[in-house]
Formats: sequence, structure tokens, C-alpha cells
Amino acid sequence: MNKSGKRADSAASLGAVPLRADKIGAANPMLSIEARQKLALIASIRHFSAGETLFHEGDEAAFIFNIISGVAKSYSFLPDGREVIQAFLFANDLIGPLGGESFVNTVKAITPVVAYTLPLPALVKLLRSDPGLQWQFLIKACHELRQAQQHAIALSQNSAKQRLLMLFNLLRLHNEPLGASAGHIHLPMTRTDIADYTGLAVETVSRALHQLQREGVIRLINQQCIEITDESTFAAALAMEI
Amino acid sequence: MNKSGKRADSAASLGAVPLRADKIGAANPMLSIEARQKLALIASIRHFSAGETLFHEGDEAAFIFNIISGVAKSYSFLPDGREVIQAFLFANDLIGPLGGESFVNTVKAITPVVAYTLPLPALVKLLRSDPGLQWQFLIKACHELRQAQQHAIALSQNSAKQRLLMLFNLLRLHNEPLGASAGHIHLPMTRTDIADYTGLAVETVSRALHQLQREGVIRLINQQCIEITDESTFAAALAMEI
DNA sequence: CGTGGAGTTGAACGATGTCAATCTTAGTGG
DNA sequence: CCACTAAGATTGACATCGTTCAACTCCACG
Repeated sequence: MNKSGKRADSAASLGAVPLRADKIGAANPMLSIEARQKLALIASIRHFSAGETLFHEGDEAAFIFNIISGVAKSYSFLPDGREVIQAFLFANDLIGPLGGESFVNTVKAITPVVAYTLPLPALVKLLRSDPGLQWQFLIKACHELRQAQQHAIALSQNSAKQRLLMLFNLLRLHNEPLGASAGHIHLPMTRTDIADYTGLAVETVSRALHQLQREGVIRLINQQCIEITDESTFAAALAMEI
Repeated sequence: MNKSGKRADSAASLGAVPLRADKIGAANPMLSIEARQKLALIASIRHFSAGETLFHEGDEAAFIFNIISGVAKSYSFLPDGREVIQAFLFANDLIGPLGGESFVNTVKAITPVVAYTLPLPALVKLLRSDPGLQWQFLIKACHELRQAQQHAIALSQNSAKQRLLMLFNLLRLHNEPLGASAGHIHLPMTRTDIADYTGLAVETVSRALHQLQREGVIRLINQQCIEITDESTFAAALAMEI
């Protein structure tokens, strides 16, 4: 159980991905080839199996992860014990307490995850000595910041169905590069995760899902997979949001 | 009216201040003295009167503002024409399209505002040549990112009354340094602004405000000023949130 | 076969949004 | 200085959506 009243000022999940990604274009700005090569010099690779924890809330994390493949969730707990998912994390996302001391969020792998491990002291030293590389981190942080703000709006303004469609859009953006079959969207997380991410109750998620199916917008293929059956309505619903 | 369907990937309101600031401690990490001196070399000072616009959505902003005094709001429009306030901006906040081309948010002064104007090309050049300075920007961005994520949670999880209390807490943190009388909190913005920031309807804001008064938590001194009459309940309510 | 966790479904409740009417306040001009 | 006006704020009635609680189903795994 988590009872930490005094959450530290921390947990910069740099690669935190909010509900809504840009409609078009890739999900995340990637680091340049040279940047990756420089980082590779101080990085090692780690594998996590599904369900494994990458960071624990309160950890004095000594490193930052850069996800290579897989999906993770970054979450914390409400005083009532309920989980809140700040972000789902995908390939190219950076996770770690950059600019903070310790970590407020717990990060757990949803699917098996492969990630670069960047020791924090070495990374900080590298960034401070390499303005060009640091610049890319800054741009990335600004990008995430914008997305987090969009997420905030999305959560406060949109209906249950719209929130789900946004999530599907986000997942699609991240799956497409992996060559997923068009129209099919894989949902690696449980309904409870979806509820905790969208700020809804599990029951509401279930109901909204089936209502979208009744309306012919999506089709539930199985619990882990859906299909967009009405692209125009899907796009229209997304356009209604901000 | 705003009909821009294709909002650019932009508007990094770097200093965006979300609903909830850290309970303790100053609101924003400030730039160091030396950093300010370096920035001052490329900066000029500008004054805005209440209601004046600092940035327009879509502007190809050629500069970034660093607020010295006053309060501003950064907002955009929903498709239905409603305003959404991403953040209130206070002293020390940075506003501008860092890492983006143009600006998606409109920024308007709520009170008279004094701000440093930093020409973007010069700033970028300076940052890229000065890792230490850039580092401070990066830290600030990470800090804002965390706060934006907290804001997102706050909006999706908390009740109307809690959201208002969070806003009061935020305002208090920003007013205290200015020597405001203890317990009194000045609300420079209109109820509509509060509604657009908290994601509530104006009517709900009004009702929640008066309900808090009936419960003895706050006292409405006048439309622009309230007083926390029950600090312990206030603190307890804040502790209930995340 | 059970068993347990995840998911679905139903019914009742409650909080917030919406619409409409009214009140208050600040600012304006006589 | 006062009356008028318009914008902002409040209040009430009602509709809506999401939550909660409870029961039930489905499926994977022993």
C-alpha cells in the first residue's frame, strides 16, 4: 500500500505519453542517430517481463530508461488506494527523474519491455557537456509538456466514448510503425488500466466500448483487440476534441 | 472565432502552471542570478495592460516572454467555441514556442503584466552555446511537465470543490511572496476564467464556492477576494487529492 | 470440473451540465 | 451625484452522464 503523503517533487517521466497524440505524424520526436550513438556509449540494455517494475515510487533512481520496445505504464496512487495512470510509455520514450531527486511514479511493464539503461550521473555529465544533445532532450521535454497539457484538457472536457477513441488513436500511432494490420488495434492493457488512464470507472469503460460497437464505430474482436469499422466517424469524433 | 482544425504542434508554454503546485515550497524553480544576467543581455522589457494579448494562436512568435509581474492566462478554444485555460502564468514563468514553430495558445494578460522579451533566435543561440543555462531550462521544462501531469489527474479525479481549493492553493503560493495578507487570497480572474481552468461550468464554480462558504471552509470577502477560514479542512482537502 | 480474476450488465443514485431567470457590480454619461 | 446599462455572478429546475453496488458471465488455469 502506498501512503506517502509527502510525494517528492519528482518523477519527470520525460517520455510520458498523454491521451492524445498528434493526429498525424509519428507519436514521438526521436533522438537523432548521432544522439543515440552518444547515448549508447553510456547505456546498457535491460529486459523486463510483463508485470515487472522498472521504477518504484520513492526510488532514488540512478538511471533513466529509454524504451526500445514494449509498453509500460507510469502510475501513482490516490489516497483512497486507487491507481492513476499518468501515461503509457512506448518505444523511444524516456522515463526517469530528470531534474528531480527521486521518483513519484511507479513504472511497470505491461508487455515485455526492452530498454536502454542510462546511468544518471553519466547522462547528466554528458548533457551538460553537449549542448546539441541536451537540446534534443529539451525539445523532447517541451513536446511532452504540450502533450500533457492536451491530456489534461482531454480528461476534463471529453466524454467517455471520446476518451476511449483518443486512446485507440494513440495506440494506433504507436502500433502502426510496428506493422500492425491496418484497422486492427491491439490493447495490451487491461480494462482496469484503461479506466485508470482515462479517469473513468471500469464499468463505464465497458459500457462505452460496447456502445461504440453498437453504433458501428468499432468492433470488439477479442478482449485484447479491436477494429475501427467506421473511420470517418472515428476521425470526426477525434476532430471534436482538443 | 477559431476554426483552426490543424493546430500546429507547438505552444510550449514552458512556464505553464497547472492546478496544483507543490504544497510546500515556492511555486516555480527560478533561474539563477547568473542565468538571469545572461538573459538580460538579450532581453528587453515590455508592459501589457489587463486584457492585452501577449501571443495569438497561430502567431509565428519570434520571442519568448519571462513574466516579471502580473498574471496571464494561456488558453485555446474548443471546437464549440468554448475557451479552455491550460495554465495561469505568474512571475518567473516562461511563455513561448520553445521547440515548436508557431504558437497554439493565445496568451492574454489578466492583470497588468511586465515581462522580459527574449528574441527567439538569440535565445536559441545562447542556449546552444551555454549548456549550464540550457540545463536550467531543461529542469524547468521537466518541472512544468510534472505539474501538467498533476493537473491532468486533478481534472479527471477531483470534485468541483477540490478543484477550487487547489486553485486557491496555487494562487496563495504565488501571492505570498508578494506579501499578501495572510489568509486572504486575491482572485485576479473572472468566474468564467476559473470555470475554463477547472473544466467546470460557471454555475458549478459559483455553487461550489458558496457551498464551501456554507461549510465554513472559506469566506467570500468580495468577488475578487476570499479568505481561508478553516486551514485544517483546507489542508485536509488538498491532501485528499493528487 | 472447480476456482479466481477479469469483464459485463442492471438499477439506483449523485454530481455536474444546461437553460432560463434574476441579481450584483462596475462603469458611463447625464 | 445619480440613474442607466451591460457584463458578470448567482440561483433554481431539470436533464444527463458517470459512479456505485451488486449480481452475473466468461475464460484461463489448476
